[in-house]
Amino acid sequence: MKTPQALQMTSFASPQQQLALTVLYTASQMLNRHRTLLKPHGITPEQFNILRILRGQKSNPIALRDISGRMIDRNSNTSRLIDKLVDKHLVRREACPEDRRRVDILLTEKGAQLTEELANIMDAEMSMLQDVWSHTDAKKAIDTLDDWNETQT
Amino acid sequence: MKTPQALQMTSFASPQQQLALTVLYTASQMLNRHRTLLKPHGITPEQFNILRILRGQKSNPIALRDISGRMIDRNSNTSRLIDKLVDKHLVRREACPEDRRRVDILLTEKGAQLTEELANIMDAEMSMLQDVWSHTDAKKAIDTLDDWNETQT
DNA sequence: GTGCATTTTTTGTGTACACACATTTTGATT
DNA sequence: AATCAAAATGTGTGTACACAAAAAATGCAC
Repeated sequence: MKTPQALQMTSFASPQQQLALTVLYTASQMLNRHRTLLKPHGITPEQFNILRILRGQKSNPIALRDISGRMIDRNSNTSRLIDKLVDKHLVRREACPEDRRRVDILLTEKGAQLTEELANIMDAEMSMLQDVWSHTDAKKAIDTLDDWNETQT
Repeated sequence: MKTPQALQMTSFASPQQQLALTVLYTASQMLNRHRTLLKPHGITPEQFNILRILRGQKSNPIALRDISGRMIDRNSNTSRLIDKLVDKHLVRREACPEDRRRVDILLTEKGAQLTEELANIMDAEMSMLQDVWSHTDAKKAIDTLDDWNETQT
């Protein structure tokens, strides 16, 4: 079927409204998939999002407030999520030398290792998308969605 | 800026991977917006999703299992969400005459009224999208995303 | 009809996250 | 020095979700 049953009833809506619902639906499906993939490792997508950000830093320290800014869901309670990761010894906090109000967050050795492993799993999953999304279609869809993201604070 | 700060670090990824992250990001922003709009009325997006489905039924009774099937997130705990709505006297349960295992869910008068009001608010919000998403771009983006949704169970 | 598997819904239990408020610590401003 | 602002944390509450199990009703094989 072309349109998931969940969205059938909205066929009378404008394409814009349909797209909005499709985005919500697609993201929900993706998140469920990610949750399932990460679960055996005791990591939630929200937690992995932070690990992924730290991985991008390549062992450069990053302040907690900067992590918040880069998170997919900026309203998340970053401190709490970090707590969870500290409990698992995947990241550690460190006083920031320049501004002692801030706290730098760093991947531990164990954390770096796990993140690498999980990143491979997620990359494999994501690369599957190349079979269903063409290069140019993906780019166009990104542009479309970003146009709206720009209008948001 | 063209790309949100949250996704900056992923510029080395394939367009497909970028799109996946963009979808997750966009959906998160949308959901936050919806949550803010609905909050003054004491309704969560998850609860409104159910109200919206019931509204589409136009006072025809619908079984709980059918609601589950149409929800954006099918894994939701529908019974408990219904509980919340019953507590607020927005919906009521009714025994299904044909199959006494089933429970029909119906909007109350109060529920129908509130749903109409909320639907107007959400429609107004959604119609804003026409200013940023063109008709044809929206359609194309839907097709792209649906291509992947089809591959999911 | 009786027994048994299946469907549908509800409930118990535990986990994770969002949100709001207050508080602490440090830095900046005057 | 005093005050104000910023960053992070503590604490509590509400919500959503997963998993398991129970209860009730149905349908089917025999």
